[in-house]
Amino acid sequence: MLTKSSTELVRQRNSVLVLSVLRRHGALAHTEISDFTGLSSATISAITADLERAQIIEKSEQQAASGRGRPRVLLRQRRDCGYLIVVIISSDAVQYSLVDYAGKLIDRFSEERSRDPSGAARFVAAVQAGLLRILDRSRISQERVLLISISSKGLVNSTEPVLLWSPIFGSDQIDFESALRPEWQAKVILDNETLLVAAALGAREEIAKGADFRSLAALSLGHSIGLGIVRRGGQTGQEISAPNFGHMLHMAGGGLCRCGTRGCIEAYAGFYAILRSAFEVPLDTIPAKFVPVVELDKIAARARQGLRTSAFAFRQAGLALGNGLSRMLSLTERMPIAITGPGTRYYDLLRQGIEEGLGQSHIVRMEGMPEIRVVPDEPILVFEGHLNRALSVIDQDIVLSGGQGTD
Amino acid sequence: MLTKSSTELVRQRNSVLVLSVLRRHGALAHTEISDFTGLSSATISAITADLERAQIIEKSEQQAASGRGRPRVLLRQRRDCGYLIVVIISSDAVQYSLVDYAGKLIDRFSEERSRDPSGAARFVAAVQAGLLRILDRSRISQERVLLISISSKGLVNSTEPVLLWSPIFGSDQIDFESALRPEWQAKVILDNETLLVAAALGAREEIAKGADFRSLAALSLGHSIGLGIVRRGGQTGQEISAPNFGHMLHMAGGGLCRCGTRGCIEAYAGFYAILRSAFEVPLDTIPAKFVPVVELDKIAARARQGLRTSAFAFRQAGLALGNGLSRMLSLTERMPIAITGPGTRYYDLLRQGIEEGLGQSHIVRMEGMPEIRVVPDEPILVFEGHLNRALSVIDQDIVLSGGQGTD
DNA sequence: GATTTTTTTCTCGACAGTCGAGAAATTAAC
DNA sequence: GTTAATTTCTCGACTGTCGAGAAAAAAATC
Repeated sequence: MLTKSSTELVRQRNSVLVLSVLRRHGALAHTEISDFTGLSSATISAITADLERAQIIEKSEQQAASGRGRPRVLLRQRRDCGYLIVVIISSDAVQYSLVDYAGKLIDRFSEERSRDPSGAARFVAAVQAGLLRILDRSRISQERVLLISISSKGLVNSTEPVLLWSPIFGSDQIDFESALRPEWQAKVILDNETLLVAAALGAREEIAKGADFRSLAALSLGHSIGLGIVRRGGQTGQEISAPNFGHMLHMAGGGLCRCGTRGCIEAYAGFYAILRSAFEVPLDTIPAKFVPVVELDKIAARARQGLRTSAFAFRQAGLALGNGLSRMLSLTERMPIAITGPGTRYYDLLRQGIEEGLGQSHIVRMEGMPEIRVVPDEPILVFEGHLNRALSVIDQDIVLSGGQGTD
Repeated sequence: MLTKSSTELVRQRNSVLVLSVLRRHGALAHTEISDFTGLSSATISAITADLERAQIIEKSEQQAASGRGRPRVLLRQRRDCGYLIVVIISSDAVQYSLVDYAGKLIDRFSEERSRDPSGAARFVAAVQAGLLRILDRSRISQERVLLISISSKGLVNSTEPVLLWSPIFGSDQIDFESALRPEWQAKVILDNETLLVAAALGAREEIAKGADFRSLAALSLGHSIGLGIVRRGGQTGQEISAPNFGHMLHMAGGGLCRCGTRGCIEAYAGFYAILRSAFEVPLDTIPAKFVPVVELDKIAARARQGLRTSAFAFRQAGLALGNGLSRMLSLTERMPIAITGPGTRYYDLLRQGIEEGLGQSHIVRMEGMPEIRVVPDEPILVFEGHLNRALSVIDQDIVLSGGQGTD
């Protein structure tokens, strides 16, 4: 259904546009904003005057005049306009980061996650405590936090911040919205971790390639398998989705997965699955909860020395990934694939299987092998994705509500 | 990347909105348009005056006054504002339809497709002749045709009207744009057939459910297997995609498919595959080019009588479909599935396999079985999808260019 | 038949947004 | 001190939407 348009909408959109340009390029002068946005100088004056009145941006101190002419007045976001808390949930710890409105990291700490299965309720309490702690450490009051951005591996509700299934808590669902709502008035968003990786890579790609960028998939290899897809969208920038790739069916009736189903991709390509396969444990054995990376390193070393069973385990993992990727490509368009996560250190062993698995499908035989690149530093990408996404959400919200809020 | 907004854009969007409301509800009075769009009466006056001046809509003759008060002046699209040609390519024929701007069918005929493999070049010539013929029969000049909307089974380029792979011509690509460009100034669009089915069902669903509608998949069963997905999009209405589902990998190294690859879904669920399986022909046999439906009816009859091998063939087909659908659901969100095409007559035999195939995946075990409905009348849906899509494209183009065109 | 009521369409002034041009500000260079 | 260059700001013109009320026209009522 189409919706009606109005002049206020025009202003809102252009305000968001100005903020996003400021975000991407840092402090900018009047004329530069005009150049980047394509808006006329007069419009920039009007919009920036509004934003300044609403205390969202500020004029920077006169800096040493760089050239001749009237010195430029730089505009920048007010750092203290509001704060963002990033919560990254990983298998063994939870990392809290406090970030200001300009995207600068103010404080960060990690808390080990007690690896006890009683789980969900206690975990929520720990997160609540962690959030209060990071605020307290920087002496920032709760109502100045505009957004709490959470990420986890697993399956996430697309509209509400509800964790539907995760490798940690299984199908014990966690609704962060209702868990934090009474205390916090900040908006809460939850994203799949690999989706954020894809978002970050997509943003980088768009800066590098500009209009040529179409789409990209990020594949994260580790204890569990994640996939994020980012596509260039019409008006609204980029569109991203985080399918349930790790638990997509690889082979009916196949190996037993942590999730209790048989034949998931993860049951072949997850770290525990590679271990299970390397030791020739029956495929219906209940898989290990956690596998130290050193264990896998040992298997990899043996595989590189030519040990059959070890090499076979990696090959099987590669095949499962390749087949799965080929299925993904059958359902979308051709796109490059970026591989991240701790599993990238075994890419030499996985590669042949992945390529063979990809090559078994019609789409790859027809369109050729997709471009595959290895991008090792996953944690950086996750945080970068958080910032990209969270700050643009904040910009949007501020423009939508901010006009009235301070006027 | 965000783009700037302007007041002209507002007018364009709202003009398109008015046209789309007119399209959905037929001739409407001033006030009704205002109600449906949410725009004020004054705005409607301004927009309709523009559109009338551009000869896109017209005031209808005074009809018998229905109630008291000033009689309403109905506004409707001018039928003669332009024409649309719909070309539906099926395995044995090509159907040409001439439609006016109001969506009314003016003329239609089918031409048998010579089933000779020399193919592509001769086929393009036949289409060119067919297009000229349908114009000639109604004595409409070529430049009055605004859009040629073509559909086929197979894989289609998402941005240009190029048929990349089809069951008929294999990977002999056909570029309809360049084939028709010198003679025709009309825009040419090409869509996958099942995508249009999905679009039509999505539009119906949106009318029925309104904002509750989220997404839907259409699965077409026949000689080949097609899938279309429609999702409710942000501003621009609906978003549709037609994955290469029929040739998604079902089982690595499996049965030989028409496309030359092994293990495609179609190699288990296409009509030829069911035939092959029922007669226990080895799975690496090169499949029949064309299977008369009566042959399949016979197998179905035997299956219903309890013949093992026949029932097994349908069951295998169902399993391949179910597994494939579960993989699709792992990569998207939960959505209802509408099954169409000639294969629906065997749904009783396929059903158990489909449900079992679906149930083998984590996502279905967790979220439950998706809603499956059978919608038999595929050809009607294909045409309806053509109209929905083509006419809204025409509306868009007219508003974009029309303003200057006649002023 | 004249008047009132009801309904629909049209028009006018107010307001918001963008744009181009030119004025104002400010510094470097001469 | 004057001129040139550069940036910011302001003004008037234009386009768009909206709300209110005038105008139009038929049905209902007296």
